[in-house]
Amino acid sequence: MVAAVGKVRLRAKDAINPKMETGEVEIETTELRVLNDTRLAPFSPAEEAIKDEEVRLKYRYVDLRRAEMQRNFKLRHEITLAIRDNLSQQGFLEVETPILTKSTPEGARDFLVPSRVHAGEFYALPQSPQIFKQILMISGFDRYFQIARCFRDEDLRADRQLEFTQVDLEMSFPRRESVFAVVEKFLAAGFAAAGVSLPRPFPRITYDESMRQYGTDKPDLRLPGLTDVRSAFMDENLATLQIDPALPVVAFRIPNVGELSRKEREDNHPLFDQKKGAKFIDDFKRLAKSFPEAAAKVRELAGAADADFVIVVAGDPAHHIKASDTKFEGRLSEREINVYAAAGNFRTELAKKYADRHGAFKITEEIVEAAHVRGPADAIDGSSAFHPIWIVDFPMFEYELAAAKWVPAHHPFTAPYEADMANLVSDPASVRADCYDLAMNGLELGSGSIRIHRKDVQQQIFASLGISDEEARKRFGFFLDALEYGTPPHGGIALGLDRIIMLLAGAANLREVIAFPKTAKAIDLMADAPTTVTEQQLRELHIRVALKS
RNA sequence: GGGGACGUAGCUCAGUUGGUUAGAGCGCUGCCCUGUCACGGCAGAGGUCGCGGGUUCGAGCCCCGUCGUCCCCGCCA
Repeated sequence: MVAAVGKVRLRAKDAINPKMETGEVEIETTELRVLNDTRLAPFSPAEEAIKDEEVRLKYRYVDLRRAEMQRNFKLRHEITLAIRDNLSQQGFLEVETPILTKSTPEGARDFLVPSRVHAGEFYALPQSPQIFKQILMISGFDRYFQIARCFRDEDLRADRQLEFTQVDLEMSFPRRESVFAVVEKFLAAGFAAAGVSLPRPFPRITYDESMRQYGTDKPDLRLPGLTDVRSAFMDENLATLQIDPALPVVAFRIPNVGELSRKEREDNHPLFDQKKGAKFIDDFKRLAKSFPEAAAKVRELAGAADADFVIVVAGDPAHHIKASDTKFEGRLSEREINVYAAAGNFRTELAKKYADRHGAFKITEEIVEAAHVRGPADAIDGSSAFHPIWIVDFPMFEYELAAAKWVPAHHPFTAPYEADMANLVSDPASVRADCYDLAMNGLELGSGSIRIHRKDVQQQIFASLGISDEEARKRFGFFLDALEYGTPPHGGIALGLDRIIMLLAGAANLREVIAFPKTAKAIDLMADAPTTVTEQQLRELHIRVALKS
């Protein structure tokens, strides 16, 4: 690393380089100073794509110098700034909540921190600031938000890290609509900062519809969804094909894939989740040979063009699964959901694999590319590239067959629909939760709800979830107490900030927008964490390690 | 816990049905050139083909195991 000391001057006309930002000037150097020695990096920061994730993460300080990473973090900064500013303008106050706290019931595993002062006791890192933000409502901060770090000790994915950042907010006296309006505004502001305009209002879909149409509660609307093709088959057809006639029969198509060879199709088979009790037909030629009418009808119902790859997914009667067979009036059974989910998952996996052929994702890439030189003033229309959608009307409970009991589908502070309250005990299956998810392009961007604000209701929910008074007292006593001191109706939401950035950076992985991320095995390759600690440290913390042999 | 993909030079990759001394581009080192700026020219170094075992006359290639990275299911909103 050297410093050049001298006079900056214009270059000679024939020496001007229009390709360089500084191509018109040069330094007439009188002195060169060596500021620091440097080793040769394992790869050049000028490299466009380094595929070896191991080497990238180990030498993250070099990786972050790459133009793409510099761009991603500048983008992250701009978006975060815009969101913060927008929420502030909407009357929200940013309040920090503790990192060392008590376990909050988001359903994930907690990261625990041993207390030195209190032997045998632990703090938990927040999975979300859930209880604290609800208490802030009780404290009269009508509109709270926080760019909050959250921690969940679960296995990682492309869109999941152990620690991540949420745009967390809560408001008093809201209706679902007012939460939606707030979110749509700040999200649009964030997108605008990235040079993309987001059309509002966002469309909505019920949970059931989302499962039926996409086989997931985070649908990617850039590709055609699932089509119910049960009517294409006669009962005898299904019997021959060994398909469960009582379960959904759906088809989906991946546009423009063309005909696949037997080998190509077989290579796709591991992408299908066998364990869900569903099966698929991907050999359409063979289907058409045996059941020409049904096959034609399937393609017609699915709206398939000749070059579209069509796959039928249906229930497998022979497959022994643990799912509940119980069908509750008016809602999808677990087995039905499993068939939809198997289809939905296959759909997204194949969509990823054949992205080059259907081209539906390319539109997003192109908009992202075009947008990153723009700003709020000249934002590019993002309506063809980004598809936000609200998912509403989730069931309040799910039936757990093994334990033969109803378990919450969400955290236990989610309010049931006012109209369904009466059925809490008598008919749990029918109770809908007043909660909502926001999905975009196959990613869950966030999740929120109108909360329970009355102590008696909260206790009733705990009771219906099988949480004893004693346990509720121990875990949430302070919160139950707080509820008694004039709690306004309140509700809110939290959106994954990293995921928003990831979408706008055109990245396929959260690691591209988090400076120092962990690997899929939860390791920090640069810092080499986690590691063992000294005996002395353990002793102070009253901890003894007992490894399984 | 399960399924799948990948692992060849510092980086990106090629390597045929198993067959001499494992290649390319970029990078690196030395020299030359000095209005070059993704310079150019000449010469050169650099590989336990992730690791261990097996099959074979012979393994980068086949088989088994193992480690690592990535993607997915489970788990997690």
